[in-house]
Amino acid sequence: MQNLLRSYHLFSEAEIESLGPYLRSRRLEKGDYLIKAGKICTEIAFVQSGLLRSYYTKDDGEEITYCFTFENTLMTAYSSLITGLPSPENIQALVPTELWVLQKRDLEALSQQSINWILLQKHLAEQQYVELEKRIFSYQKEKASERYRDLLSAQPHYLQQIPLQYLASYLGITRRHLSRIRREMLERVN
Amino acid sequence: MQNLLRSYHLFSEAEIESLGPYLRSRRLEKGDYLIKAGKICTEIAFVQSGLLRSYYTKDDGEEITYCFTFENTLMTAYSSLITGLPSPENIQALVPTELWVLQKRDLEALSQQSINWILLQKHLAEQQYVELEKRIFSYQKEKASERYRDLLSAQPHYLQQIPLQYLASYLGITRRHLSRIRREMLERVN
DNA sequence: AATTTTTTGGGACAAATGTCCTCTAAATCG
DNA sequence: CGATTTAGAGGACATTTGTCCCAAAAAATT
Repeated sequence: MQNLLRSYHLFSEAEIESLGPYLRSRRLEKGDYLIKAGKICTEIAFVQSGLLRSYYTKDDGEEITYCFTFENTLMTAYSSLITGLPSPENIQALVPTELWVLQKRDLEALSQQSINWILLQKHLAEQQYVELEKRIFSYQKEKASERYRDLLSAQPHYLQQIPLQYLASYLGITRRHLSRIRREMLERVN
Repeated sequence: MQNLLRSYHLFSEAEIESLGPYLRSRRLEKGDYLIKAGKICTEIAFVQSGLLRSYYTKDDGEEITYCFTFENTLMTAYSSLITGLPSPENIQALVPTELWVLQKRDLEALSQQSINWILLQKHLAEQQYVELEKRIFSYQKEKASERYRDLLSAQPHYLQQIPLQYLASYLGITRRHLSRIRREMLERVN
């Protein structure tokens, strides 16, 4: 996590050290939850190793994958963390996963000490926004097969670990349709 | 704009006053642009009255509406403002529109004077994120007719001013399909 | 290792959505 | 005001995507 913080060029080495006492190490086994829908999210996790999936549930009970989080990035039920409202998302480990967890209240305490922690939060929110804007664009202008193709080229090897049914709902389509898309891509190669 | 700032409960009255000298009033006639794609966005606009539309262009030349901005809210080519990269979006007035425009560099100067301007930016980024998350959810789990219905109930009267073709691409569908959806809604009423 | 559960691929058919085009109404412009 | 452009509805047909289903393969469990 410290390396991630360094990469933002916001913090002194002392500030980065000062974070240490607030980080709690946590291990999730496959299938364990970081947060369940309906709870209010009060923490931010850094994925040291492993893979997380966020999903929510439609009225009819169908699970829809909102996003994945790979190694060396941050994960939280962001809208709940921001608004203080119950999380619509469940966050679950797809494989055994090692985390460093920071409590929101501790981040707020750090923010009293140095403005840089506020700048970090501003930066992260902006980054997240830019990501989602790209995703909106892809829903508006691409068909499912193109979105899948983009995803494959953006996240080549991580995707191997993700069951196809999760990828399908992430793309906004059914398993059946993703299966068809994959078949068509194979045929094009031959 | 001052009323909008007050609503965040971040600023003293003096701070709100201090913004005044940096705001430039601007009027856009119908069809005029606030920013064109390819330019780097360096300003934030408050819509005093009127209506803006942001859109980008597909490779085949088709225009896709990204969002609308109504009265008493802020508008900017946000991803470009954040990243400093050329904007993918065009922002255009759909009707005669009165704006207050703040330069990014002036906001940065204000941010040197009071941390509250940074907190404002953090807050705005977070708000934007929450909006987009909702929109992603709707693309993933709703069909076009449901997205249209939601839009109608969220923005009842503003929508009257917006040509249907713009609504269609905002929803991620064609004009033809939106026409069908509207017809079906009428039939259900009768 | 055997059993059970989950995941995947795909057939058959249905529904949603797109493409192309035409006609009419409405808005814009000279 | 008349001429021209733009927006909207919708027919006919094509493509994309969904639903329901089943069987094989893979993974998890006992």
